[in-house]
Amino acid sequence: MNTLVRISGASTYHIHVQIAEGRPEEKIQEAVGSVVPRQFMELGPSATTETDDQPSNTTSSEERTHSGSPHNHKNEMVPFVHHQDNKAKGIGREESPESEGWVPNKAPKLSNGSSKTSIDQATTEATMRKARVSVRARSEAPMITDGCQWRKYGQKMAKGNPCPRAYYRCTMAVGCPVRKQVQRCAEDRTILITTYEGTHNHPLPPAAMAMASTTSAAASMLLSGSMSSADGLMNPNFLARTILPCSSSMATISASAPFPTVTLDLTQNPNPLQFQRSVAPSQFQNPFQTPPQVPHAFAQTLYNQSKFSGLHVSQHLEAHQVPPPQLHHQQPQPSFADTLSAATAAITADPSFTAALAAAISSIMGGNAQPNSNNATNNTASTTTTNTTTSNGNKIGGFPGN
DNA sequence: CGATTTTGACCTGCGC
DNA sequence: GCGCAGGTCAAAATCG
Repeated sequence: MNTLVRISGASTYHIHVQIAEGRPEEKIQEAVGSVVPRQFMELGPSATTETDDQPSNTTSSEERTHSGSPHNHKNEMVPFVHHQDNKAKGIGREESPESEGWVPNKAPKLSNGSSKTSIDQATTEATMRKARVSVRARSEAPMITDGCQWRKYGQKMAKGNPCPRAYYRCTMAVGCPVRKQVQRCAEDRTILITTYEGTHNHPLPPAAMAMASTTSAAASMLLSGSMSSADGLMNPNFLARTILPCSSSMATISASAPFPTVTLDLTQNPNPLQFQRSVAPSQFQNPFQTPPQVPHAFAQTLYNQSKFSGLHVSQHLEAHQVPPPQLHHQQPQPSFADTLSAATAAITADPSFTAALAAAISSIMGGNAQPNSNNATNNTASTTTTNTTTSNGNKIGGFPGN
């Protein structure tokens, strides 16, 4: 039973969000970012803080992966996720077990022997434990540029899919727990599915922040929703709509259980009209004033990415390109960079979006959302904060990338 | 020389 | 209990 919510697309693209329970892979194609209860690393904060902390591009090779802010040529997407559990394997690699260290994610059994208390927590966490955010986009490039640096640590053939699945770890920071899986859709190999898991424990470049914000918001939403759904308290569709009134097909939330997943499907053609229609609902007005922007921004970002990555976005994104949100001041000339920034800014800066999301969910759920909220909220909050900063600043422009 | 990618093996979780 | 599949590790190879 996965509940699916679909939000349709706004102007440019459609997002598919789905939450699934159980193994993500099977049910979902890929989920992406997960949000964890814990609060620690929200990407937001970190990201926010500094604007740029870009990684020093140190990595050379990763460039490819690294969407690098500076260049933004590629696609940018940044997810964030909290990771949580650690697998057992003994990996203790790097550092501190707890914090940031990258942790393996398989959700092991929660209880590994922990105390009862922990169990309790575990339970809670477990629930949300593996929220993931997946982004589906058409791209010929092997990977979407999301503003972060990634290191490939494995590749495996997934069952049912002739295309191998690649596993990447964020290398922008030593202990960053964020991981992502990249795989092409078996049905349509032009579609690249990127699943993010975990939350960055370090500042992110604007470009990355955008993605992170988006994903985190989605994840937050997802988690909240998923729990509710699980409880039967809420209707996923409702949630989806609420969240992204404008898009009916853009986002799919599947809350199945252990690993709720939010899938942003950018592979579909944007439908402005639809968007317009959807947008409006007065009910959602407040919170979602921005949604439209978000989608747009996102779409653009992807679009850009596509261009750079060689992916062909569905058609007319360009045509639709909408000016960046008001939040973001754009420069007179919408260059790619600008566009990108705008997109980034829009997303990132859209506190309203995330906040709205959170608020909406909360209200909808009647507070149920709260539970996770810590995480979610935090994330959201963080995001928001970040966004705020960013957005206000509109400074995103300052972002080197431009 | 250092960092990253590749690839096979290993471990864990889940279903039968 | 067994087998399957997913995910991760780590050694070797490759690249800048």
